[in-house]
Amino acid sequence: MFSRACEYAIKIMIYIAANEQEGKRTGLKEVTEAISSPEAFTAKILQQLVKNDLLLSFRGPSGGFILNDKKEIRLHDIVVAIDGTHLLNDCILGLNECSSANPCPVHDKFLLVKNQLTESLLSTRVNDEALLKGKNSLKN
Amino acid sequence: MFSRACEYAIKIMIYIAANEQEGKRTGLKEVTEAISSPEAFTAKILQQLVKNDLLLSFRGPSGGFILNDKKEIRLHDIVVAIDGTHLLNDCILGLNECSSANPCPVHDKFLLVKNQLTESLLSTRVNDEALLKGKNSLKN
DNA sequence: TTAATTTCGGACAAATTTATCCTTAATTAG
DNA sequence: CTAATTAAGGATAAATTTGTCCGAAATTAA
Ligand code: SF4
Ligand code: SF4
Repeated sequence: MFSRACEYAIKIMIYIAANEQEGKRTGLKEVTEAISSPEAFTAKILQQLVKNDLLLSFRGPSGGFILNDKKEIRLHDIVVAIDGTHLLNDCILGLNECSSANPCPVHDKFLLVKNQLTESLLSTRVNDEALLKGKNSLKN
Repeated sequence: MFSRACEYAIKIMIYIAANEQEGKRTGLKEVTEAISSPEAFTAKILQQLVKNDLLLSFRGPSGGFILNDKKEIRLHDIVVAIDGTHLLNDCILGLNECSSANPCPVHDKFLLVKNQLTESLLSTRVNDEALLKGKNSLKN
């Protein structure tokens, strides 16, 4: 469904959000440990999240990452930042044009799925209580 | 969502099913033309569909492919044949364990999406009237 | 029987994604 | 100021997916 990078990104953001709830800034090594991800690859993803204004970064000792909480960050923001809008906007069959007027064979069924997915991603924020609770089940 | 190979596979199956409705057997070149896919790659996918008992193949002049209609083929069968069960069974976040007892952060929201996707794939058959109608919108 | 057609299947190549390595830049603490 | 720490970022490598090439095997038609 999502790229592996995006899976990591979601875990990263949930972990950092939970940490922040306790007033803690989160470093690369800590989050890598917490979600069991390859360190250097995780660093790249963190950079992308910073570039997309979802995180703020600080260098040096006691540096790390915090949420850019000007916005209440939704899972949707994370997925779009890492995987782009293809999953959510493009045709499930990879067709170029999609008109509800002249729908392709599987139009109706998949519109439902896609709408529900989009709605789920839009309505879930990384600082939702349910997500923060699960901070410790992000390994494996 | 699906791999490109799987997108092709779905188009292939819809096209062959529609052709069969008119009593026609379908060849590699014809289906490649009909869905605008790379020929050699399409051949591989056709082989996989044969191996998975979704298609029957015939060599030689006037050869080609027809549905193995011992079963009424569902989109679910195609997706599983090409992409496996990962999309439908595995954790959306890539976690190893998934227990509803001790659910991960995003359990509830995504269970809905996954169930609806699975249900859509299970309930749609390639010989559904709606799909056959769209035979000509598979290009692009 | 011969030639043409069509699928089969292995090897290979290109493109993309995932992951690693290493140097530089910024920041902090002593 | 110096040394330690941490993120930034470029180059590269490994793995996977996508796509190509070509000869072999089967079948049909003449
Ligand atoms: S309506 Fe058809 S063409 Fe459009 S996104 Fe859905 S499956 Fe694709
Ligand atoms: S409940 Fe959590 S662990 Fe299980 S599939 Fe859903 S997101 Fe993944």
